[in-house]
Amino acid sequence: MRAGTTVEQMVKAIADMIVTGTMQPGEKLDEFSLAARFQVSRTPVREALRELGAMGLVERQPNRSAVVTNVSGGYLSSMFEAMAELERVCARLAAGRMTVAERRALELSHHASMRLVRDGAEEDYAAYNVEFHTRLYNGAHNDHVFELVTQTRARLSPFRRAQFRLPGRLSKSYSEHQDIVTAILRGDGEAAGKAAYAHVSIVSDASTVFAAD
Amino acid sequence: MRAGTTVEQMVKAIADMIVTGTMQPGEKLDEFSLAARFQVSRTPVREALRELGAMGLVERQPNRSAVVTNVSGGYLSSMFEAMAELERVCARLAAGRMTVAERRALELSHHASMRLVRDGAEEDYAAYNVEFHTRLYNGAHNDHVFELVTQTRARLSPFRRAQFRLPGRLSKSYSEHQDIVTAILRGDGEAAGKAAYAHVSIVSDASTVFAAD
DNA sequence: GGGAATGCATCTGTATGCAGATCGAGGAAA
DNA sequence: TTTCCTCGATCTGCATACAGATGCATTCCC
Repeated sequence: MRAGTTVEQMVKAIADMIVTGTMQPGEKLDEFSLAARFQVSRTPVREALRELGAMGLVERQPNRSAVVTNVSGGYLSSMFEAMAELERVCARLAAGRMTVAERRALELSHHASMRLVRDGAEEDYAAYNVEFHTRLYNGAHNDHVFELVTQTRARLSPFRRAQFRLPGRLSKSYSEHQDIVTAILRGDGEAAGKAAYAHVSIVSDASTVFAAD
Repeated sequence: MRAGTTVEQMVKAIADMIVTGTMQPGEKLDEFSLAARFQVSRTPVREALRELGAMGLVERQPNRSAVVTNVSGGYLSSMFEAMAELERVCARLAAGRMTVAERRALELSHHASMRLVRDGAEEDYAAYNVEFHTRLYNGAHNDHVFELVTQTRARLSPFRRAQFRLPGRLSKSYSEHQDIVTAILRGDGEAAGKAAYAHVSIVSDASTVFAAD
């Protein structure tokens, strides 16, 4: 077994190219080319493609090349809505379950992000934003919900890259985070859920601009 | 290509054996035996197993046989909780979105199920129950939520087989369905969601009896 | 007798070859 | 010129072959 790359590594690598936009929706994934690129035979490439298909990142049809998933407008909005609902669930659960340490870390990290907003550091804020939401997902203390929300987020990622380029988006996002944090700190699950839902829904509206099918 | 079975057919067949309990959690899935059983070579079997792994129905480790997923007690309860939350979302959305025809069909089919309860027809009621919940999932008119809830349900199915054997479970389930239907018919999303959550949570409690890890 | 080492049977992971399907270019007919 | 057909290049789906990993039972040493 002198494989250049394992199936798991290929899955990661290809998934990464898709979610980072290196590969565009609709792009074909030719088994032979991928095999050459990763220095393996077609067999492991096929297995990787099948797994990516199950993850929803590529679409497969019999005797056709796999293509990077290009979800329809309708399905895309259903994913955004689902994302908002999942965030609501996470925030609500988190408000009742986060440990003292988790709450403190959420608060501190949120406060620190104010500086990024003031400096207009979009890249850094985007990274922080991922961290903020991940804190919520973890704070819910429900592994399966975490899996569902992570999976949905991964599939949405190709469609929300330009999000924070919108004017005023940073400070708006910050104040929405503020609402969520406040509700969580006082243990108000319903309010936290509502704020989280609103936060993600707004992102959704903005994103539809980029989501022409 | 004189394959006896396609990969897709194998995925379905094996998934079916898992969710119907023909294969128990923990059971090994030997590639060679499966290849012999389905009259194909190991290559398509491997692809099927990888897809089942991505679906969460089997677990795979390097150089080990795939085994039917046997989730830990903690993860199992997180799945039941997630299921309840998803049902809540579906019911809430369905209350506001179901078409007139869908509402009528839900009501009629629910009423008809009373007969199954009276006769103690457990098998038939279980089938009806799947139908009832599927109506909710569809009624939410959100394809991605449908996908998430279906996937979670599939992964839970090996752990809820004996559910309706519990004494008095049928009539209790019926009256809980009644609550959901009533709320949906009058368009009360919050009440429908609450009732659906309660319904599934109760199932969860009952099921933990069978879910020793 | 108990525990560690070893060899064999078995299984997984990947490469390669072949059959069938698909797609597109080029030519023939209208 | 347009449309349809054909043929070949290309690609997918699967079978087979082989190398490496694993597990178990036997054996050896203490």
